[in-house]
Amino acid sequence: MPSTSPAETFPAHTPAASQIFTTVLTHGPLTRQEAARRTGLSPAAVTKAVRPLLEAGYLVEDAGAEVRPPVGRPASPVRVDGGRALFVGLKVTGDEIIGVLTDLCCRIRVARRVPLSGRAPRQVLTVAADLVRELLTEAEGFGVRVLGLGIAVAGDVDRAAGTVRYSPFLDWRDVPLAGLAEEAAGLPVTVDNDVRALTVAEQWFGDGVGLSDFAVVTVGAGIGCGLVVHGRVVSGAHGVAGEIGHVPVVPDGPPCHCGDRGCLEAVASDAAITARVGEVTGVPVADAAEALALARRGDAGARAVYARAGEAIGRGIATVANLLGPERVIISGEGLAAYDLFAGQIRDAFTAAAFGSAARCEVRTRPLPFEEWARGAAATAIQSFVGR
Amino acid sequence: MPSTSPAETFPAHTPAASQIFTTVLTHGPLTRQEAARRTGLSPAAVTKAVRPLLEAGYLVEDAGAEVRPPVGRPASPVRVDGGRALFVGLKVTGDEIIGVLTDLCCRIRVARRVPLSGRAPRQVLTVAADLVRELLTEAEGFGVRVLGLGIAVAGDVDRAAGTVRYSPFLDWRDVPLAGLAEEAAGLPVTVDNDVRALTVAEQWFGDGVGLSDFAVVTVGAGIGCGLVVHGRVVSGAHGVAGEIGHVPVVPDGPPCHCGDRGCLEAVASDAAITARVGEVTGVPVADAAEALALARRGDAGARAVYARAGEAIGRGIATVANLLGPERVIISGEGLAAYDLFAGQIRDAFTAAAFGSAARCEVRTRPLPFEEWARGAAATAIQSFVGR
DNA sequence: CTCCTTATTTTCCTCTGTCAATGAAAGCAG
DNA sequence: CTGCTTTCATTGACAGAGGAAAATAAGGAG
Repeated sequence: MPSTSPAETFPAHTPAASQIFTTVLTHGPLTRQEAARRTGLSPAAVTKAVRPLLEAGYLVEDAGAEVRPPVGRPASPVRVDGGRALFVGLKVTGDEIIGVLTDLCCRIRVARRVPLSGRAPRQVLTVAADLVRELLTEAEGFGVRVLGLGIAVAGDVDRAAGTVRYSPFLDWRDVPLAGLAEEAAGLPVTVDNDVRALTVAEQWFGDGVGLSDFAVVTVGAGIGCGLVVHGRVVSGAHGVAGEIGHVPVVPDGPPCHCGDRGCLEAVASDAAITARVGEVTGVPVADAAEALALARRGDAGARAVYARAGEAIGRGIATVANLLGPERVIISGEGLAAYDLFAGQIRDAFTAAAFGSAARCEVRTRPLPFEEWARGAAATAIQSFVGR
Repeated sequence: MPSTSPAETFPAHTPAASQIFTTVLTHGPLTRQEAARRTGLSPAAVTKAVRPLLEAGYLVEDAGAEVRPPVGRPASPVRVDGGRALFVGLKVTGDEIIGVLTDLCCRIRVARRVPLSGRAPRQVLTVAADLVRELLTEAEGFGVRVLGLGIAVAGDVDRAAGTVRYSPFLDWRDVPLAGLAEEAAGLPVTVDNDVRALTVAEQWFGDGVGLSDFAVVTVGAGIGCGLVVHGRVVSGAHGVAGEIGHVPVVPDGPPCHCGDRGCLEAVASDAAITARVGEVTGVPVADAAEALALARRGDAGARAVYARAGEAIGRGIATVANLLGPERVIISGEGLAAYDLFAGQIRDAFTAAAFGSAARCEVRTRPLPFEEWARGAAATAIQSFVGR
């Protein structure tokens, strides 16, 4: 049911206003003074930029968080009113779509998963449209409009153009997804690569807040990497970056589908671990969960496989840290279910392979439930909405 | 002889003016129209910004390059007058200082090398001051003032603070080099890491012009890497980035001083190649030149060593390309003397290991004589002068 | 109640860059 | 040669952004 009312626009028409809003959004309640300091603008400029945002309801004075300096007038901080607007985020995988309804602060309000029957763009769009409709119905219960839709897809995605240039999992080529979805959903649509979307969510609402250089490494079916350099998510000259899966990490390791040997993905992806656990223990294991269970039961062979995977991940991360000198690396993904089996090795391998200052990089883990991917998509929609 | 006259300042007081000047500097003669298009400003803004730069002599109307559209008024392009100002660049190595005198377009006018007797900051400064004095004397012959001094040092350098935080080759820690040199030379000083300085030179005056994402890989005594992402040179959160030397590239390769095995530097650095050639051929080789000579004479063992080094470089570059998706990688350094022995392997290994879109990255070689490092230092001085 | 301190707002004010109009310098048609 | 067209460059008026400083607000301490 495409809404026909004109899209609501965001009343921040200068870069400074966007910047101030973003600062308040990502750094919680902030006094105008503090916001001025952080953005490098004058307090006067903040007052002026904040007013229309207050009037439109995107910002609210936060009496609760009032700060009292030891002496002088108390400050009255402002914060973003998360409930002012809703956004929908979708993550499309090869066999299902995960959808979330979030508020303006990217907090998940509703989450849904629906299976995919086929991967053709048309089929996917039909399922996606149904899911969006369902979430829009849920949104009515909150009495607030949904102002944007974000879609995250693995592969080569051109966010600016709104097209999926190539997605191996879906077997798509040059699908103008944003246009199609806009048509179907009646919402402004932002399409981005899934890892990049997750990185955006971390940058604005997660462990990357306030950092100008960090990396997100996802461990799961594949190994992915999102990079933030100079405060901006890296897309590469051709729209693709963060291919960490084929960094060589294990000398003469197992062959990888890319033709090389010992790639990170050939050692630490779910499939690689599962296969290797089966091989080493002689026990047939069907999936990552079974492999994990075996290791948890104390099987030495299985544990060794995880240890090797951890070491590989640590070395892969060290390569990123050596090249880019990030302030932090955030490890996440479904593969983190096995984190207790990894952790030591990741840390040790990282420390051993990180060179000089790169070792100062903090390695942090963040268990990300699968909905987080969809939340990332919502984050890109929020980004588009506030004009960044 | 520190000059006591006040430092000349650059008459571009708005960001737009700096941007326009930089565009003209890096993209050769440009009509105002064209400059407006490239910077996204209006032609009127260009006219206004250009005027004071013309008056001060930094820009000149370039009648020679006049462009005649098929119809309409001919355009009158402007270009930077390289001869308007001079800069000095120094590259400090463990045993000598290379110095160049360049013009505003970073063309080398004079080059000098002087040996270092000791590595203590005081000793280095004395030699450097003499060298700068010598170059300043040369500069008098051109009748133009020297407006800045750039110094490039290997290691961990904080450009903003002007300090060398740690330099292994010189065994320096926290040396406030910019301040000291400013005192000694009476010039504004910019201090930067050597590879970064080289990257700056490529970005403004070399093969990186116009690219927002590229990498410079230097092959020689060590393997270095400078990165440009989003149009800015990457420094990392802690001031260090581009450590490509310890990317693992050869499974179970030779041990590296970092404790790992098969690092790029343990396979492809001058020292590694020299040692390995001696080992393989049984012929005692003292340095890279001898090893190279042996290979050039057709010694199969020596050639294989180079081939392996080339393969390692190719894989290292592929790792960078996979992670960052640059538009181009520029390979350079003294090691390039052996380029004919490498080239095929570099290209093949890169193509094999570059994944998907990363393979679209162009790999280009650029023989850089040693003075280029010093020129890089001059480029950083020019950057500081024009306010970037 | 007055003074002191800090936060915020208001009131100019500067200054950048755009817009639209105009000038300049061709080529071309008659 | 004159006027017309086209494109580049410049000019002058102007809008709007953001800064500085003064005014105002809202405490606490004496």
